[in-house]
Amino acid sequence: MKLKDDRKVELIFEAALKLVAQKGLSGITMGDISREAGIATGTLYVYFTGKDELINALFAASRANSVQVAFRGYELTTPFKLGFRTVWMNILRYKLQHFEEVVFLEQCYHSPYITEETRERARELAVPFYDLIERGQQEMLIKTADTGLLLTFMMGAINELVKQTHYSNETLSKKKIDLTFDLCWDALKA
Amino acid sequence: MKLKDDRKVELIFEAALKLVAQKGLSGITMGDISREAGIATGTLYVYFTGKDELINALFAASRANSVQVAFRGYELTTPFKLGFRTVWMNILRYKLQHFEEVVFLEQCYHSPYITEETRERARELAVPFYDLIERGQQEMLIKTADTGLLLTFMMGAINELVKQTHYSNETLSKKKIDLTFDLCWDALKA
DNA sequence: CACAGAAGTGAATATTTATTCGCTTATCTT
DNA sequence: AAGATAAGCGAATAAATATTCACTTCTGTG
Repeated sequence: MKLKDDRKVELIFEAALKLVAQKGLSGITMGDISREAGIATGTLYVYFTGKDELINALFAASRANSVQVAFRGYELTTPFKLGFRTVWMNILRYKLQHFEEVVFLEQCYHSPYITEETRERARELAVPFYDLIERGQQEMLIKTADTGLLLTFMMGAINELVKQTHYSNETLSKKKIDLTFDLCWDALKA
Repeated sequence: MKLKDDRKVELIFEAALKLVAQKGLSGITMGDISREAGIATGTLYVYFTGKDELINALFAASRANSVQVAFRGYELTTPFKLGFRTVWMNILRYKLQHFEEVVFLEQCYHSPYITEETRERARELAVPFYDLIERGQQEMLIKTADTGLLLTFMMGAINELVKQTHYSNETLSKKKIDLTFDLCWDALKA
C-alpha cells in the first residue's frame, strides 16, 4: 500500500501560507490551495478532515516554528544583554524570512477557524519569553514592570517593523536593524 | 419619496465591526451583517453595491476616524513632549475604545477586498504623524533615524498593547498606561 | 511478482453565501 | 391629501465553495 507523504503536507502548508499573505484568510479556498500546491482538491481531504483542521494545523505549525528558532544560540550562561540581543535578532530574522507566517498568524487570531484548544497551546509556547524578561528583571537590567506588558511592547515593535519593511519592500539594512534593537533596548532597560 | 437614512449606514458599520472583531473578516457574511444590524439583506444593497464596496467604505471610515481623533488638543505651540504625549494618549484611548476598528483594519490590510485606491487614500492620512515626529527631530528631542521607522515602532507598540489588553480582558490602569508611554518615549527620545 | 490497501484524482454534489427581484411601506413634494 | 419615488423587505436565484465519491494509480508486503 501507499503511505502518506510528509512532503505533501509541507506543500499544502506552503501553498496556503503564500495565498494568505497574498489575499488574506478570507480570500482563500480549498480549490486555490490545491491548485497552488499542485495537487487535486480531493487529496487535501486525505491529509486533513476539512478546511478547519487544515488551518488549525498550519496555525500550530507556524506558531511552533517561530518560537523554536527564537532561542537558538541563547544560553543562561551568556550575559543578559547579549543573550537578549540574540533572541531579539533571531525573532526578527525569522519573521523577515517568513513574512507569510506573520501575516497568517495575525489573521488567525480573529478568525472562526482557530479552536480554543489550539489557542491555548499557542499561549503555552510563550513561556520561555516570559522567563527571559524575568531574568533581565532579576539582574536589574530590565524595568520592573508587568512582564507581559514589556513582552507585548517588544513583540509589537518587531511585528510592526517586519510588516512595514515588507510593505515598503526595501531590504532592512544592518544599520536599521541595530537602530531598532537600540530603540527596543532603550525602552525596556532599567 | 423616501430618503436614505444616514443612521442606517452607521448601523451597518457597527454590525460589521462587531462581527469582524468576533469572527474575523473571513467569517462574516452579508446575512450576518444584516441580521446583526436588524435590517433585511436586500437593504444592504440599497446602501452599497456589494460586499466589496461595503468593506472598502468601512475601511475608509475607520481609518479616517482613528486619525481624526489623534490630534485633538494638539497645537504647534505646545511644547513638543507634551504635545507628543497628547497625541499618543489620544491614539491609545481611541484604540482601546474602538478595539473593533483595530481588528478590522488589521484584517483588511491582507484581504482581497481593499482596493489599491482605498489603500492609497489610507496612506495619505499618515502625513500628520510624520510631521509630528519630524518636529521632534528638529527640536533635537527625538532620535535622528528614519521617520517611518520611528513611527512604525511607536504604532506597533500601541497596537500590540491594545490587543494584549483586550485579550487578557483586564482594564488598563492609569499607571500601566503611563508606564507604556515612558517605554515609548525612552525608545524614541534622542 | 501479485495484489491489497491506501494515496491521488477531478468531476459531481451539497452547502453556503452573495445578489436580485417583485412586492410592500414609508415619506417627500406639490 | 394624493401620487410619486425610493427605501425596505425577505424569499428566490445565482454564484462560489466545501466536500464527497467512483475511479485510477501507486507502492509496501508477503
